[in-house]
Amino acid sequence: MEHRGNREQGTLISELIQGMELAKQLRVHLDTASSAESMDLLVQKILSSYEKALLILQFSRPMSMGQPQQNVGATSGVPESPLSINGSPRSDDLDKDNQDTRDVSKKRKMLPRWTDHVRVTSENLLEGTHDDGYSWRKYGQKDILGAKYPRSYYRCTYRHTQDCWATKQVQKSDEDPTIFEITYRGTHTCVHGNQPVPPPASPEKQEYKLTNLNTNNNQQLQSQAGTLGGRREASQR
DNA sequence: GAAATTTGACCAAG
DNA sequence: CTTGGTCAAATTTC
Repeated sequence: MEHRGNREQGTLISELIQGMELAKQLRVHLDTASSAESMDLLVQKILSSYEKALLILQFSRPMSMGQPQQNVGATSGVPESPLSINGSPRSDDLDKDNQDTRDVSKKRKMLPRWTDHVRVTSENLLEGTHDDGYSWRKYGQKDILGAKYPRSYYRCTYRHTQDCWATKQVQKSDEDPTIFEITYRGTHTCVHGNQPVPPPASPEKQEYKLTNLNTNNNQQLQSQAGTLGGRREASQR
């Protein structure tokens, strides 16, 4: 019964250790006079690690949970961050060399690392609060055991074009169809002038975005009513 | 006609 | 053997 608990525990420990290491690095950065950007990035990674750890704790709960998202561990008020992804969802690999080098022997591979995990409510989707700034192409959908709704798999549209191997998974929450769980995997490398830096962006982009969102809303609603809430993006023709 | 989604099948890891 | 992830062909939409 606790088989899977073992494995998840390993992952959990790894995540916690990683968080600690990152925190150490951050301290060094604090001592030194580093740029605020790198420190911010570190903070983001740390938060991501702990968030994931908490999620694992939540998930590996036997069946005594009446409500997810309740008081998980005895941790202090760790921001579970129900929604809203302040900051940038983008997580570039640090200067550290990533040992993510996958082999080229087997056909299929990997069980890589998760880059980020966020929850998005339908409100966010409708509002357009959630926007990676990237274009995703759906390449699969699978029913997950224990989950009521299937999980959708997306990959960057520019995988072949710009070698962007970033992928993301979107799944509807079991009991809360209004919440979408989005898991990012891999690293973004696309550069087609659509970087996640909207604030002081040119007015052109804003206009484009608004129009796109409007069109998207309609289609998204249709998609949701039809089958699962899929995502539709990209508009290049 | 091109690009993206859909759906089923295949493959790998636990 | 089961579950999860990706590919590939068919289909759809603009």
